[in-house]
Amino acid sequence: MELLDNFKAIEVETPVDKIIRQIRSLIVSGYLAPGDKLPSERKLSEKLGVGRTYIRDAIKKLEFFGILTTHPQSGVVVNGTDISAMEGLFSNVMKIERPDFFSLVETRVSMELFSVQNATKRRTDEDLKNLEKALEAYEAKIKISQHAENEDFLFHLKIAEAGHNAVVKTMMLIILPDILAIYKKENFCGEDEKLKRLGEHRAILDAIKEKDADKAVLLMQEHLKNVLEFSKKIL
Amino acid sequence: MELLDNFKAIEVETPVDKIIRQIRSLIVSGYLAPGDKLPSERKLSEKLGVGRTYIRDAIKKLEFFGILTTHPQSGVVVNGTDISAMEGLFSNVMKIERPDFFSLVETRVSMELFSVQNATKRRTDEDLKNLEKALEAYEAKIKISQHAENEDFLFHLKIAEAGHNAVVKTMMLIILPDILAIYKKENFCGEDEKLKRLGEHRAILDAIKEKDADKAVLLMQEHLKNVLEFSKKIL
DNA sequence: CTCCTTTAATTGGTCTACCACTTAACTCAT
DNA sequence: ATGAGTTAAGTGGTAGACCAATTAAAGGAG
Repeated sequence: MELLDNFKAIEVETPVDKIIRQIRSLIVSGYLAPGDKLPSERKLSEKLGVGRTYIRDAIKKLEFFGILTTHPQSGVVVNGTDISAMEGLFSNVMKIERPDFFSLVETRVSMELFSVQNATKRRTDEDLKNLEKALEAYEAKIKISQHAENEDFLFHLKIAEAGHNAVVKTMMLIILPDILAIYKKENFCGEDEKLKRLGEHRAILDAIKEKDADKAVLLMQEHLKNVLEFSKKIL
Repeated sequence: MELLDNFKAIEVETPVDKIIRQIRSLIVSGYLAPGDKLPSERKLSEKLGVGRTYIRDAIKKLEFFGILTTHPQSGVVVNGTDISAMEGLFSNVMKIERPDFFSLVETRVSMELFSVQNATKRRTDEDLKNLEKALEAYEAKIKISQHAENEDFLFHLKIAEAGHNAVVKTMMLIILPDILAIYKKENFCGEDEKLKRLGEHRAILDAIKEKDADKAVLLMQEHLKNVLEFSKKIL
């Protein structure tokens, strides 16, 4: 028995894999571009001569990787192929692991420091413009509203983009919403601290502009200090 | 609008996610040990009050992560968790879009430095035992085989575990197999460098044991230097 | 002719019945 | 009492029917 086990991993191609291969070829051949809708499950099922269950499984698998997105009662569309594949993976794994808040924040801090350091070295002029715009949006939101968490986080996301590391940016995209949710629930962002935060953002942006890595990292570290302390308390 | 889109993936917990959480809790609570059979799909469907389709979807997803394995017409069993479970997870997707290797490696280095630093502060005695075991497994594999990449990476994964940050560990779990695949394809690991690597692993473990953070980080940095250079060349 | 309302067709989501295979219990000849 | 042969219950696999939401087409009022 055990000896024969070695030969067992041959695996015939399952119907699902066949379907995946077909859909994949439709995409790589350019017949299906990002944004296009897939033929309906019934049509595919009939065309490929298999049950709809198989089609659904195949779609689900591709959706799992972030290649497709199903819109209920509407259709299945093809996603962009830049980093979306990883994005789907991350969020799926995250659901299974159920991380604690402290780990999330600690990881965020680590990545932010890494990102801001990269940003000082790699930022383009366009990055600077985006950062400036994000900062202004934050400032504007503060003046008219109580809740500016979204704009706050968006600025940090732009820093990650300016760091020009797709993987890190994707990770930030996955982690930040989770942290944001807890922020809102615990009402972490005090009213009086917003102006202080705005100033810190400004200082960080300046450091990025001046390409002063050490200064940027230091400022970011100070900026995120409170959050880290806060997450320790919750723990 | 476009800015807020990034955070828009709010996600309400689907039935499938609920089931996954329940099955997971059965496993982590020890009620289901590796090798055990899951209750049948019908039983679960009745017990949890949902259709069998949902149960099947949940099982399929967990199977995808290597946590479960279904034996047709027989049952579903719980696997041990290992890096090999995730191996090849990306391989399906890679055919469509090859992720930026340099970003992957750069991110890995950043996280490894972060992890090893945490490990020096938080490692338990059990962590040390696991690291020791992983190191021995690596050494043993080197002596009998040419390919010890799995064991190499497993050691690094154990360091991430010793760092006691669930998020970072999860990210490593996702990134490492992908890097591993490229390693194998490009045949990066030279025969002569294996003993050198083993020694470096040993030194890192010692630094963790002695709780010398600075030394551990420095050693890790040196250890990963080649990989980073290599990824730059490929780029 | 235009715009709003209504209606019919189509979509993905869900459930249930049936299938082939496995497994364990049972029967019966030895 | 034992063993092989048989049978029945249980398993995951598959397909099709039905559901609610969406969407596009048809109809009618202005």
